[in-house]
Parts: sequence; structure tokens; C-alpha cells
Amino acid sequence: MLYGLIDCNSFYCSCQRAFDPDLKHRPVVVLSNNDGCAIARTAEAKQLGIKMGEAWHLVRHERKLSDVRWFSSNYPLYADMSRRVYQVLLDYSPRVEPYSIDEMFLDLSGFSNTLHAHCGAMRQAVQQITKVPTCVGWGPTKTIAKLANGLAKDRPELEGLCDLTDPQTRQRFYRNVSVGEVWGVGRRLLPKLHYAGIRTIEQFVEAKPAHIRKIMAVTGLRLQAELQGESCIQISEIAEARKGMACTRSFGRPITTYEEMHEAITGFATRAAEKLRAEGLDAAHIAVFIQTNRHKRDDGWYANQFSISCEPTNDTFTICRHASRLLKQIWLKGYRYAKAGVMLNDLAPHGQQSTLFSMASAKPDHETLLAAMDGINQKFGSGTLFPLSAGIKRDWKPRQAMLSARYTTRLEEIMEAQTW
DNA sequence: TCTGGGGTCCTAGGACCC
DNA sequence: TCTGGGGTCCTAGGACCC
Repeated sequence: MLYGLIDCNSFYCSCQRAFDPDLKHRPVVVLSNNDGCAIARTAEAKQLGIKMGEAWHLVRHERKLSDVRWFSSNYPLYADMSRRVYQVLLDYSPRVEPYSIDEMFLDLSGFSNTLHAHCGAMRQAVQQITKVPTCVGWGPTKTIAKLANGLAKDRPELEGLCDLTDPQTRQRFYRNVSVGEVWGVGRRLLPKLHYAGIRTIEQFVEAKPAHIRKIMAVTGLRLQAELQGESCIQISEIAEARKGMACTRSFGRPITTYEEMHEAITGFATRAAEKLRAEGLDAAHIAVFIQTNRHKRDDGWYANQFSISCEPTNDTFTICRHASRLLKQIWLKGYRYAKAGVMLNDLAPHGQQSTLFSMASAKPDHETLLAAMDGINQKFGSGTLFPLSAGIKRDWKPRQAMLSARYTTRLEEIMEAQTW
């Protein structure tokens, strides 16, 4: 078995560039929701010292950053671009597993003899059709493919392709690279491993399993096996049933009144229910949380959440009603709230969990109403039709000061071509 | 003024049961 | 004075990922 991992370079920035030639060779940054921090940077932006997750408002006025073009994140655009990349990949691998919006695992087993040429052609096709640059790494396990991909990204001389199939090549690499580069070793585990005398991947691979188990439990053992070339994590083309779903946001300004918080929570519940129906699911557990600004605890810090189990449902109005009740349980006056959300759990296919009670109470008219709402929101954009209780003014909405057009998913925002 | 959002997996420990 | 042992289920919290 041979696994490949293809990863789009600075994906969100590359999507912006695909529609704006002026951005070529310029430093570009895409910000998180609420224009909070930098979550995608082009190579030029990285060179200027902009860090991943850096608070944009703290650095944006520095002189050296005056040429940086920055954008609010535009998820509909990125999601659609991701789908296009996926479509291209289907011509190059019999099995493609999207791992995140900008990364996909590939089954490359059938191409052993011509891998380099094959992956090169694949990169080129993605670049040509979607305008998104990528890197590809491959090896006998997913963890090794991920490492190879990182190597392809870090070393320009590899020209975006890296092969770690050969055990000797891997051994040389393992000796010189920090165990922190491994997929699954994050900032908490790294110091623990260092304390145990494990700094390189080689030391990790050669450590006693019992020792690794003490530090990282079974996850560590699996990782050790994967790095040794023994595959433990398979490719799955069919997405696993999801376990939960959330709609949470930071506010553009603090919320201090119950009425506004209630509007926000109703809005989140509405959106979450919409997502449930779009995926044909019911939820049987609903949670609501609210919290103040965690970076300003001097103002008084409060965070709380409350949840209930309920009859499985995908009905906006039922979910909103539950969410309102939950909010009442945790609301405290006198705080400046910065963030809140609604989370849905215990998901199952719509109708499957029906009990006698819920079948008796099912209302076909209601389903028609919801379907009509979804239809309108699909056609005219999410949030066109919503329960009045979700509020109309909503001036606490997250900031999106530099939002680009949804070039590929909204007809009225499509690019215009001119001829001379 | 301004610091994201949405996921996964694993384990420890409490509640409960016989 | 002395207060079991073993199982299951659930939740909270910690770790990771992009």
C-alpha cells in the first residue's frame, strides 16, 4: 500500500490569488472570523515575520507590513475551490480522502514505478485548472506521507514532490528531524518527550513501546508503528458519520443585554439546524455556551455552558426553543460577553431514532415549511429567511472588513471579462 | 475597539448497578 | 474498630488536527 498526501500551499491566500492577478508575488494574509488573527499567509507574508494565529490588530500598522494585502475569510469560496481540487485529483488516484479543506490523502498503490512523474503531472493539473499550487508527499503509511509532504514544502529543491518510500532515506531523515514535526505530536507532548530524552524522530521510533505508552497512551504506540512503515490508519473514501456539529462565533463588539444574546443564540441554533437538515441528520443533545473575553479577564471572567438530551430533531423551532431555555440557565447580567455558541450532539440519520412519541407528533406541514425555508436560503444566500427572534439589526455581528466576492458560488458576484 | 471556528480521539473518574 | 469487587455508562477535560 502506498499513501500520498497532497496539500494546497497557503490555501486561502491561493484562492484569493486565483481571482486577483494583482496579488501575485505580493504578501497576502487571510484572517480568521471577526478579522481576528492571521490564519493563512503566503511565502512573502511569512518572510515579513507574520506568524500563524497572530492577532492582526496588534501588528497591522507596523511599517514593514504596509504592503500586505489582507482579507476577511471567505469560506464559501474556499469550500468550493477545495471541491474543484478534489475533482481534479479523482483523475489521478482511484481513492481520494479529503482530510481537511486543503489536504487530501490519496491511494497511490497502482503507480509504484512512475510515481514521480505521476505526482508531478497531478500537481500541474491542479495548478492549471484551479490555479492553486500544491505539494505532494508519499510513503507506506499516512503518517509518513504527511512527513514527506512537510519536507516537500520546506525544501524548494524538491520542487514540491517528496518520496519517503525507501527505508534508508527515511532513516537518514529521522535522525535529523525533531519529533515535533510528526503528525500528532503537538506543543504539550513535545516537552514531555524531551524530558524523556526523546528529541528526534529516530529516538522516538527506537524508544521502548512501554515508555512511549506511558507518555502518549495508545496513540503513541500507533504513531510508532506508522513511522516504522506499518500502516495503522487506512484511507476511507466515505466520510465517517460525524459526531457533532457546532455554530459558534465571537462578536464584533461585546454583548451586554439578554435580548441581544438571545438573538445571537437563536441565530446560531437556526444555522445549526439548517446544517443538520442539509446533511439529513437529527440531533438528540443540545448545548449552549456563553463566555466573556478570555484575553481580558480583569473585566470579570465568566464562562458557562448547559446542555440537555431531547427527542431527536432537526426542526429549527424546536432547537431554538431548547436553546432559549438553556441560555436562561446560564445567563448572568453584568458581564461583557465576547463569544457564544450552540452545539449539537448525538447525531443520527433523520427519522431513524424515531420513538413512538416523536412519530405521533411529527407534523408534515412543518417539514414542508422547513424545506421551503432551506430552499429560499439556498437560492438567495444563507440567512435570507430566519426566525424573527434571531434579530434584524445584529450589529454585534463579527467584523468582516475585507471580504472578497464569492466568485464561484454566487452568480451576481462572478468575475466579469472584458475584451479590447 | 480589535486575539477563530470546527472537528477528532483518548482517558480518568464519578455514578450507578449487582 | 471493621465498610467489597467488578462491571458499565457517561461526562469532563486534555491532547491533537487544520
